[in-house]
Amino acid sequence: MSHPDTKAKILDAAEHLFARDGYHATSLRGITTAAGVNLAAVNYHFGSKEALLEAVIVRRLTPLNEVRRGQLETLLQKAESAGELPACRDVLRTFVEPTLRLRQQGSETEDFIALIGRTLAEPRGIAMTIFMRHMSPLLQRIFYALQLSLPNLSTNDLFWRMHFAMGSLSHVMRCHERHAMVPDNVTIDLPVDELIEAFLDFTTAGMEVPR
Amino acid sequence: MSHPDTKAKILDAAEHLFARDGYHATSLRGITTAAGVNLAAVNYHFGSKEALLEAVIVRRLTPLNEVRRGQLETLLQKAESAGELPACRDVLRTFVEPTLRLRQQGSETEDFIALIGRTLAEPRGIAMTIFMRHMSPLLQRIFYALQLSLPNLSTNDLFWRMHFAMGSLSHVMRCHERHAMVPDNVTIDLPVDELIEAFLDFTTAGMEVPR
DNA sequence: ACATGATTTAAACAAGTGTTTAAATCATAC
DNA sequence: GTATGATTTAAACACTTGTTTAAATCATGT
Repeated sequence: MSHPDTKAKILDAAEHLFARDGYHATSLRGITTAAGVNLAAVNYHFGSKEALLEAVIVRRLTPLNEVRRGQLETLLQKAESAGELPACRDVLRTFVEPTLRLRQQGSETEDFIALIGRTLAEPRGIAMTIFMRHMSPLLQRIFYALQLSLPNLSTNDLFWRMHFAMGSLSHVMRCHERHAMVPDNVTIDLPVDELIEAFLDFTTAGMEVPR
Repeated sequence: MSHPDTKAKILDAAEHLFARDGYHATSLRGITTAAGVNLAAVNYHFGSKEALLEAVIVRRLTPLNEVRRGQLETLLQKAESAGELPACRDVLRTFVEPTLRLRQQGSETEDFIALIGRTLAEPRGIAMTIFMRHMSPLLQRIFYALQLSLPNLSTNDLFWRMHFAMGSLSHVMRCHERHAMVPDNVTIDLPVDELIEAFLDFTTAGMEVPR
């Protein structure tokens, strides 16, 4: 190949622009210009703009989900062999920690988590369809694990609380910048470890509260 | 006026389509066709597509914020004259209850809360700028009230927990439909009153948990 | 050195975008 | 009834969109 990384350059540029401006507000010309490649390269290598979006998502979502799945299954096995129920906080951690830790791996993956946060925010969008195709199995497994850890909660209540928690997470993934509301004396750039624990404090309490 | 409600028809159609498809994926031709008016009517009555978006948001956000503000100030006055601190749950309620109750007032306002949910999900979007211009004062007041109700929480922690709660709320506002994850036996159409209490259960517990 | 297939390139495509214009139509006050 | 200003209309504007095409260029194996 003359330019061995044309596909990668397109993926990087697309990831950045989709995350920053959204799918519809991003043009292929904007992407190819930022990537320094020819306009037609997108359709040649990916087939269409929509297929490019899917490629952008899949590139990072697949390995991320494998990590999350691995940690979850390990936790479930440990709990079972110990004859105990998994702790709600630990179950949530298997999902949240690998996600938010992407921030540590540099700004490339920061774009990705912003993109996912955006995707979760467009219920009927193209991105949501793509996203759910790759998330459903894991989400169902997490739901099962949470049911184990919260045996006194009805299916309905658990669903809604998981819904609330997902909302919190997607919001945190999107908004890593100061916006109008933030008072000056607030440390918006919380270290990742502290952010994870603060998030788990909040959501675990919300999941476990009696009703 | 020959068609006394051209502006209203445009606002309704725009609200619906902006909420369903997002700002960029919605065209003026789509809006004017749905409204049954001429294409040029938008620029005549509102000036531009962006100004139309602002008009759509302001129409419902202004009265909503007046209600929220009124309930909050009432609560703060009561607490002060009783010599007590306001309860966190009550503070949250002044913000959440008027919001989610919009669902009861018919499908018009349902479009609006979906639109607001979407807006909160696009940190750098045009809608966010418009939205924040009209929300900042109230948000700062709510932040102050929450500080009163949680005197042991640091400003940092309070900010992040409020952030998490806002994320949950915006997610609930957006997603009032079944999506892939939902098991068949879950009642997704929870009555508004129960949804409000379930939401307050979750977020109050998250706000109040010691750290 | 040459042939082959993969890749890149510039150009064009048809369709859709928000906005503007000038004429037509309307409602209302005199 | 007619003049006046507000509103509606159809048409065109200049521009951007995603996609396709056919020729040019590249890398690679023989």
